[in-house]
Amino acid sequence: MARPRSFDEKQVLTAVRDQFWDAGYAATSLEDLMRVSGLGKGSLYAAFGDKRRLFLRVLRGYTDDSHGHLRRALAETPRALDALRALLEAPTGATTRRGCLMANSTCELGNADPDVLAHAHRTYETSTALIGDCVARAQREGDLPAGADPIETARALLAAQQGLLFMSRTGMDAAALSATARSLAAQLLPDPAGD
Amino acid sequence: MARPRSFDEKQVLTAVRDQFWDAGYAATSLEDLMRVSGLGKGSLYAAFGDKRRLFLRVLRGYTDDSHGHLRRALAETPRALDALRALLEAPTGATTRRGCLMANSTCELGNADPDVLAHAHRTYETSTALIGDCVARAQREGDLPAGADPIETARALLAAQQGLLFMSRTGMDAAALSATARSLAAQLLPDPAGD
DNA sequence: CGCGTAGTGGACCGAACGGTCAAGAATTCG
DNA sequence: CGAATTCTTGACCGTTCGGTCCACTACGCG
Repeated sequence: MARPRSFDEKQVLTAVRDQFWDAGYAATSLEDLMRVSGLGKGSLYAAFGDKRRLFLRVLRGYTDDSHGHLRRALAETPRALDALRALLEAPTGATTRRGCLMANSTCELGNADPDVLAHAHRTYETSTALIGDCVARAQREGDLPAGADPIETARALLAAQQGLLFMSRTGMDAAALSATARSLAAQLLPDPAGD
Repeated sequence: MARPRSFDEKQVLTAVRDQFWDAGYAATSLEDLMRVSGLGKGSLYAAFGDKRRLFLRVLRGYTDDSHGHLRRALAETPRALDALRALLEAPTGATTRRGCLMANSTCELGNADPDVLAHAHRTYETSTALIGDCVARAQREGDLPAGADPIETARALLAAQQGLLFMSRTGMDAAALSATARSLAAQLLPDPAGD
């Protein structure tokens, strides 16, 4: 052993993530990263590699966390239907002003960076699968019509959620956004016929 | 009068727009703009001002064009319902890989540039109004239930469209995307009860 | 045919960029 | 305590950034 690190890796990654989240990849300079992390250039490079590697690491951590939260929310909510409704109402929260780091990154870099695009593809496939499981559970619980394909429903829900997330970024009125979320939930999560 | 311009302004704006569209604002350098426009720095600055002013001009031109196309499509389609369906299927086209310039710009700059955010807000308000008119026409034509608020329906359709647009950027399978678009259309544009 | 004027293109600028590196500091172990 | 080793710091590098400027060019007009 020798001199130990003077920083907490998780704290640094969180600070760096927030910086990328607020400003995007290109608009974040190494100086920004030094400022928010409190580290010098050398330390940053020694610990995480160059800017792009650091960004990809942050992105992977972000999607892992997100899927963890999603998995837990979908599994722990007593009635699956409520979890699906909450999914659509998530973008109406106040936290949404800066959007979702993965969605922002897909928009900014998906065209130019195949790694980011591939990661985005995998991420949303996983989300679809998780939501699909929850749809199937809601069907078993009698809260959704049994006929529909759970994956197809999940895709529609995910698209609607991402659309709401985007609309919230346009500065759309919070009340209107909330109403639209409820309206979409009502139409995409209909009562089963024989209820 | 004196020496006339040696370039066509529209052509230059189109080339510049495509560059911003492909790469985003921050990732487009003045050298890129010179290359795609064929102009020198001096000419570019004399004709359009600095990079940001040029970008804002391109963005305004883009949204004006988009709304022109939208207005025409919504008005000229014989049955309004078909125009609304087409709206949801637009993101399934092959042109969509680079997304929508306005949406990309909102994601990239909405947090940091109040002018871009304000323009985004106005743009999507206008889109909502245009779609709302078309929804009202579809109701008059008996293709949609008369009860629903046209603006609320328009908001749901716009959100769904933007969500599909985003999903297409994640590299989602074209067939799945298309199926999701049809599924969303079926649920958000239901047959009127007494049909 | 020249004079005035607007347009052009590239040399040039300071600043900021991402990235490297060496010297020094802090720790463990012999 | 000293040697070995890792981490930290900031000076430094070449490049590229957005932006300015000016000598030159090409045209309309008298």
